Amino acid sequence: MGISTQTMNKSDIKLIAVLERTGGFASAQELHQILRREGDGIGLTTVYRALQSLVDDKIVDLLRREDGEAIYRLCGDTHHHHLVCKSCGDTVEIEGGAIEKWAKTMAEEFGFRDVGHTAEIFGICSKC
Amino acid sequence: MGISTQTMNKSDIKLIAVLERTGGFASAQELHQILRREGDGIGLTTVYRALQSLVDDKIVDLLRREDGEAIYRLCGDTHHHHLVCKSCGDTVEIEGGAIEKWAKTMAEEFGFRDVGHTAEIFGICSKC
DNA sequence: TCACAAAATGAAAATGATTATCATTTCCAA
DNA sequence: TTGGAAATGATAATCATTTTCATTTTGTGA
Ligand SMILES: [Zn+2]
Ligand SMILES: [Zn+2]
Ligand SMILES: [Zn+2]
Ligand SMILES: [Zn+2]
Repeated sequence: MGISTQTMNKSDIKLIAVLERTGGFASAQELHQILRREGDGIGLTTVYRALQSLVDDKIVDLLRREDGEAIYRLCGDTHHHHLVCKSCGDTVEIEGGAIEKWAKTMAEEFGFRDVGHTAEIFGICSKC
Repeated sequence: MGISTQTMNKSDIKLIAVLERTGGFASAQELHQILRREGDGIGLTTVYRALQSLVDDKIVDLLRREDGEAIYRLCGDTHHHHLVCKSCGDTVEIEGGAIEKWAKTMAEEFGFRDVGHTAEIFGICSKC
């Protein structure tokens, strides 16, 4: 099913589980703390390794906090963007139809090829 | 003229000058090396301080390399986005009319307030 | 010009995330 | 069962960035 269920090991699955439970974005350090708190003795190194492999397999999203720290989130397999609450971290996956068109148009206009893009919206959610 | 020409000191001006000369994005470490190579004995701490104040004053843009390292670029004072060449680093500032609208629409739809956004396009430029 | 406080500077140490090492343990197929 | 490959995690190493703090520069009023 998954892109590489073959290469998925116990740690990968643990990380997927904790990401499912927590929902939003979390850093490697935070995920490690959560697992530790729950009694899992997993090492920080392994957390980093698992996250890296999940990112490689496109099973989790990696983006950056404002201070540059990497944060991870389980994500669907279709291309999408995020609406993130700056206060509580709640995240909504949204479509970016307008963005896709914009990126393509701009790339063409300036003669760029092989283009990708990033687009995130952040603000304060209704609960906060 | 500028937002805070009053608070602009010698180091700020040096950094602006080197950013003008180099054109694209560069990290604090790179800018420091360039200045050193040119015979300027400026300290790394001062480079960081100057960049920080220039970012605060909206005189330079701060964004992140894929590995999270902060990179800086002199920029106009109007809100804009970037089209960056993954190969040579060349950057074009572009308007994001479509993005602005998209961000606003999505934020409203999900009840977010006080929203901002980021959007970058990256690819290979025509020269590369 | 002189004195002196505020601002600027930079060397060195501290911090904090991420990565590299490497010895040990767990898996698994032959 | 067994030998080697994969996985694990403690520890050390990296590396960008921030803090500290002592020194230097700058500006201003006497
Ligand atoms: Zn919220
Ligand atoms: Zn998109
Ligand atoms: Zn290029
Ligand atoms: Zn915009």
